Amino acid sequence: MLILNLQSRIPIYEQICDKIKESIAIGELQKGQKLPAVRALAKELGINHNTIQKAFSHLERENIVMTISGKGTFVSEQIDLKVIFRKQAIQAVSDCIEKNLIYGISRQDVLNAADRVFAQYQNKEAGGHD
Amino acid sequence: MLILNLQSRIPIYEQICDKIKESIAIGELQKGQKLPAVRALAKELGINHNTIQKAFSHLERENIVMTISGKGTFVSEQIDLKVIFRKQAIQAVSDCIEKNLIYGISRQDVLNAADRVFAQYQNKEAGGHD
Amino acid sequence: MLILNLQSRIPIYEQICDKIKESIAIGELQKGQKLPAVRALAKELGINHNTIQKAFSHLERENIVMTISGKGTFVSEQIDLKVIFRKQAIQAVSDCIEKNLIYGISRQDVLNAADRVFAQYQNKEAGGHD
Amino acid sequence: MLILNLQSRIPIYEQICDKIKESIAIGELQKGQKLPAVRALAKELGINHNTIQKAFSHLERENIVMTISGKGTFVSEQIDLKVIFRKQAIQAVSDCIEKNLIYGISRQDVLNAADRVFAQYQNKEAGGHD
DNA sequence: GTGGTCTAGACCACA
DNA sequence: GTGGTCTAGACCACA
Repeated sequence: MLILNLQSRIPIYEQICDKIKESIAIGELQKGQKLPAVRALAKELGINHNTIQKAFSHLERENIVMTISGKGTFVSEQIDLKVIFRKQAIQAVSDCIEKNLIYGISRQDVLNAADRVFAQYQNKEAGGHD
Repeated sequence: MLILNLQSRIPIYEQICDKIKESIAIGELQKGQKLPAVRALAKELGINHNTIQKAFSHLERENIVMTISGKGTFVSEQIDLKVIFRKQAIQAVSDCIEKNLIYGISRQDVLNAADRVFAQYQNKEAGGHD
Repeated sequence: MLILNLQSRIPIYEQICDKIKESIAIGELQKGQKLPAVRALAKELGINHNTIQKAFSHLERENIVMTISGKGTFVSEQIDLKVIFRKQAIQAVSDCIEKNLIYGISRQDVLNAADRVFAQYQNKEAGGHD
Repeated sequence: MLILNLQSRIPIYEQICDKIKESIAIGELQKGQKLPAVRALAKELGINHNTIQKAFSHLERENIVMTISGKGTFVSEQIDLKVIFRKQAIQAVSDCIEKNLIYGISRQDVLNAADRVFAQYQNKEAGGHD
């Protein structure tokens, strides 16, 4: 379930966008699947429905979901969102490395970081599937 | 010179902090060196001097600069800023990788990204210092 | 066959009205001809029969179709629909030109547009009837 | 001044978008010029500031305006908006003609419509500049 | 039921 | 001052 950080500098509607993208990325939400209704999700998350609406309309602008008025909001059926997400992720990591070059990180620093992160990830994967 | 993005969601004072850190990281600003005067810099950047003031206060709180009343603001002499910056940079890259795991990037993707970025960087270094 | 755009801001019932008018205009539906039954059409289009009902009622109010209880809905026999449609079409084009005057289009722009559209149309007519 | 039709099916925020585009098209609003403040405009129009905000953020998404948080919203400086608007207008007229082909309009009908509209326009131009 | 729009009003960060 | 976000609540059209 969608957990929000109400204290964060990141606006709630943006957190919702991110979480839905994640859900799609990990296959929790499939192509064409119906998202919860705006007001139902709002109630569930204890926030106002306008905030959900804002999140959904941002996702719609990105062609990640599509809305059929009166019926609901659905994960886009179009092209493979997972492929797009992975590309964006790789770009984000590239940008991050590039931005930090100036601070003296080396290729080896990045490799070490990658190894550390992926080692942790393996452990998590191996461990608790509840 | 310091170029700001007024449209960015990142507050201007924070952008200024970042740029000054970069300047220190690349050696453009040395230990103990005097920063531009608040009002002069404000005029140069076409922004309000309170915004510069805010940036400097933040840097001071991080012990990156120190202000001597009536004399000016100076790059801190005491700590090895470059070491700190590099640590922070490595942490940033780690965090970025971790955040993007969910979108399906692999260890190999990160290595490829790193290779690409560092290859470009070498070329730039070797090439045009204007 | 009738293709609907569920994402459009134009209500589905209105899209259905438009499509039926088009069918009459191009002679696909003739004076006095029976329209598909409400429930059959609804099933075919995968939408609720109330939506079809609403479309038909609108067409009836415009005297474009008439419903005979227990028999079905028929294209109106009484008036010359094609003449009406053509008048409405001319009005629509006039309105569109007028609305766009403000954006700097010239009489010549309209003529060029018309020539382009009609040239394409001739080609289509001349070419493939599949 | 911006006159709204509160009864219209077109949402208020969209009417505002349209009016601002028109103002730019006719040169009432110049490149780089500051728009009224969100809350000031809301008060002037007697509507809620959220509605203005929605309009402005739509315009921003279209790169027609740019917002500098804390400073205001400005007509985009970028490429020539008037050229873009004219192109869009020509496209709109083309689409409209094409859509109405089916209803039997002829090339001559379009020319007549154009002549009528532009004749009226000349008269208006010649007449009342208040 | 479902989304879309809108208001009134609040609080916040930034310039 | 200026924009950004959010809530509570209302009304609407459509399916």
